[in-house]
Amino acid sequence: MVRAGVTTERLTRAGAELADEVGFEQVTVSELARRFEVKVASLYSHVKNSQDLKTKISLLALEELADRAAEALAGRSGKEALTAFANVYRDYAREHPGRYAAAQARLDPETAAASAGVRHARMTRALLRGYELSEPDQTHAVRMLGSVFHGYVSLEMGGGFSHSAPDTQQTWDRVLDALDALLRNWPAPPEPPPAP
Amino acid sequence: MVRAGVTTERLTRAGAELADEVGFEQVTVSELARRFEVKVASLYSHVKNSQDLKTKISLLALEELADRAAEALAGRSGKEALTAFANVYRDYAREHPGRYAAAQARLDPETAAASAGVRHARMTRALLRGYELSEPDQTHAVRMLGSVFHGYVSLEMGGGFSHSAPDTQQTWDRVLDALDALLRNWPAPPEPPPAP
DNA sequence: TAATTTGCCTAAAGGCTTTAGGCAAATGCG
DNA sequence: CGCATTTGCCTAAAGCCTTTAGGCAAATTA
Repeated sequence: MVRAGVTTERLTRAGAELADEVGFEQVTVSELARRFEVKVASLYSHVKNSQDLKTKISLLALEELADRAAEALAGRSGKEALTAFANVYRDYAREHPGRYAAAQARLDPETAAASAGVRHARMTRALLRGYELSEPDQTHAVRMLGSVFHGYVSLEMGGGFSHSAPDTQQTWDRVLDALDALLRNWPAPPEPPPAP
Repeated sequence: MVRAGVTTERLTRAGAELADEVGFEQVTVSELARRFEVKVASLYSHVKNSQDLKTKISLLALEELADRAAEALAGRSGKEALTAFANVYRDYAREHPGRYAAAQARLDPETAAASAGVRHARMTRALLRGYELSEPDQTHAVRMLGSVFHGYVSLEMGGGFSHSAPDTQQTWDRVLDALDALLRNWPAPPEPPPAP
């Protein structure tokens, strides 16, 4: 019989496309088999199991996202960098909702450590070089930026902001303005209460 | 035969508990049937289908969360209110990860409009009364707060911040400080570029 | 008490996952 | 080139989840 030429690589890419079409959670080994015109069991020599497939899709998405972020950051600093970086996440999520969901999926610590997730963390830190923050505020800021970007994008995609004025593009712009202002003027920790 | 006394109500509660134990996505009609010591098919008279069950769990979680938020907000304003409100989300997510995930699940617009989700939006707006923001900045701020809270909590729960100093409680405190500062000093829109 | 409603059951079909074992195409080696 | 090994895909089968249909008996109502 003619071989279909399935590889782990092609399977992962097809899985990512499928995720964008039907949602990451709905990605199924069976559907992929259908698309490759191959019997389901055949795929289990390329992929350990369903979870393994999803992990591979997550890793792919993280790579793609990190590549885009790196490009966006090149040659930019300060607010320009902040905006470009933020837009990478938002645009990626809009273009590839399934992959974006995959990128958020929880990975086991070992896999996560070997993923492009660490590039993201490094880039966020690099982004902050345009602002004058020293440790530990830099870490706090890294975490806050991650929270805002992820939180905003996922609420926006989930329809959380829909059907209400003003439109979300305006809010996005103003949120970036606000973050920029905040980073330029990061508040000192509040005074501890006076000792008795 | 003795009746088990299953009701939609009890099913929803049990579903919420199950979600906290095994994750919202893993909630299954079959497992619930096992717990009620009843055949699976029997549950389909109380719940339309698996999706319907999950929706009911989401609505329950949204109610609980809104109740807690309302209580936290009572009698507080300014930063005190901000902190209390934010902690509601974080604490709820820690105590009830499955329910929290349920609360984030996407609902169809009609269901969402009838859910406690609208109470959340109203409360966030109420929270901002302690700061002097007028429309449309108030809306922008509402969306930003939602993003930060949700983003932070979901990254923290997903282990996104783990294994790195400083601990996440410190970051959380400093992020709330930063948000408070930001809201007290919300930046004006940047100057438009001069006309040619 | 009789009639109706309601709760739970058995049966059955359809889908996804995963493992085991087998044949044939590709590939590698004298 | 011819043979051996590897590798890709297949059939079979078991397990679990969902969902619908049809039925009996307990609970409720009249």
